Amino acid sequence: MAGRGDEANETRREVEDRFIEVWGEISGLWGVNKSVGRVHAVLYLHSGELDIDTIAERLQISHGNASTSIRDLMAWGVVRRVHKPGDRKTYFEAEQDPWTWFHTTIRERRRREIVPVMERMHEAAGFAEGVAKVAKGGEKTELAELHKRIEKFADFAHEFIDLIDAFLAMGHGRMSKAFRMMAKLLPRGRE
Amino acid sequence: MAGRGDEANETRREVEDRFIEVWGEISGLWGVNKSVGRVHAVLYLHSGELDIDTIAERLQISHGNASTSIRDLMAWGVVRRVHKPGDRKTYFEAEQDPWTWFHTTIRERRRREIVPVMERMHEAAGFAEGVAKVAKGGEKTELAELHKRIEKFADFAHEFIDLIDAFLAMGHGRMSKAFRMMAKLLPRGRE
DNA sequence: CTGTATTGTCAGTTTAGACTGACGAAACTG
DNA sequence: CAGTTTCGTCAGTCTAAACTGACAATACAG
Repeated sequence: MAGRGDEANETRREVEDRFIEVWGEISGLWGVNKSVGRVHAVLYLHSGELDIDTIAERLQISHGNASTSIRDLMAWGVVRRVHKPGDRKTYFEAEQDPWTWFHTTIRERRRREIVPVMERMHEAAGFAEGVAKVAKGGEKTELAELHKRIEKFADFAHEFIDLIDAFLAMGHGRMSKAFRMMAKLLPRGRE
Repeated sequence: MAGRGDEANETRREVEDRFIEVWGEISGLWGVNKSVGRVHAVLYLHSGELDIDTIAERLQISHGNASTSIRDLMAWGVVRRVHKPGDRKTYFEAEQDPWTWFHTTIRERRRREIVPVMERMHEAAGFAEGVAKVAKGGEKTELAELHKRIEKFADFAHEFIDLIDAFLAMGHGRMSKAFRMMAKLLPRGRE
């Protein structure tokens, strides 16, 4: 009977592996380390049941790597520590609703990446404007043109961040409704 | 008077550098090589005026790197070759409207990255479903639960791709109007 | 409070991906 | 169509990021 159990575990493992691998790829596309993505995936599938060494063993990665990946995931706000009474180990729990997880990730990205880089973009535009203002003659025309191009991109960047904010301001219900509406509004633009 | 000219060129160079550097960072965040982003930036600022060696010299990178970066940008559909009559060199021209550029990039990403990975995600969900269907007893329950979690994520993925499609189906005018509407709809969710 | 199980950190190593530069192909000129 | 300039490619090198594993810190049981 042990044979039957092993076989079943192997099946389960293969099912999990496929999902974990795809999630790892998505993470890569999303600018997140593949290992971090895989740890997130395995936590999602076994939420609240896994400790660090089990994760490391499951994914064939080092204990240190698993620990660091979890630290990242907690910093992104998509994984939490869980303690079980009478058990010394720390278990980890992943957010179970993908939309909530997505929302959290976008909010965090906005804070730590998008806003800072947009500020620098606006600084660059401001500098270009200032320089153009004090220039004379042909210089002035040339620098004004340069400023115009930079400003155009900065405006786009501003609109982009507004879009992110609109996304964040909506709860999932309204959001997905709005998107579905938008999707139906026009024929698909598939290639 | 040569002194004055050099000084002016230096100013211009500094203005450009700030913009180019920020664009490089944005590219990094966006999952595109920084060098590719910098080449794109310098092309945007001097659209149609630059050949490969000038770009390489301007950014202090090798000729080969500049060439490869431009190939990438052309594959993304945001840069085109331009020939000038009576000139042996090939010049390159960047799309001047950031929204058009953004739209093109999203479409390309959808095609080459998002769709393939989503297909694999649905395959994984299908496999999980099949396996759960043939299992017996306790196995069945366990695998059904596993399938449910994978399916939940696959559904999210599907909604996500619908959102991308809605975005692509709209022209910039309607899109930016819709976003502005959405942005005004609710108070800002800034941190 | 002590001993032990567990998690966290980080210097050193490995790996994946970017960059260079030399070479061959292509394109234009005269 | 020969000569020359410019462009594209890719094997080898380099760099930045990921990963390991040994040690330090922590937290809990008894």
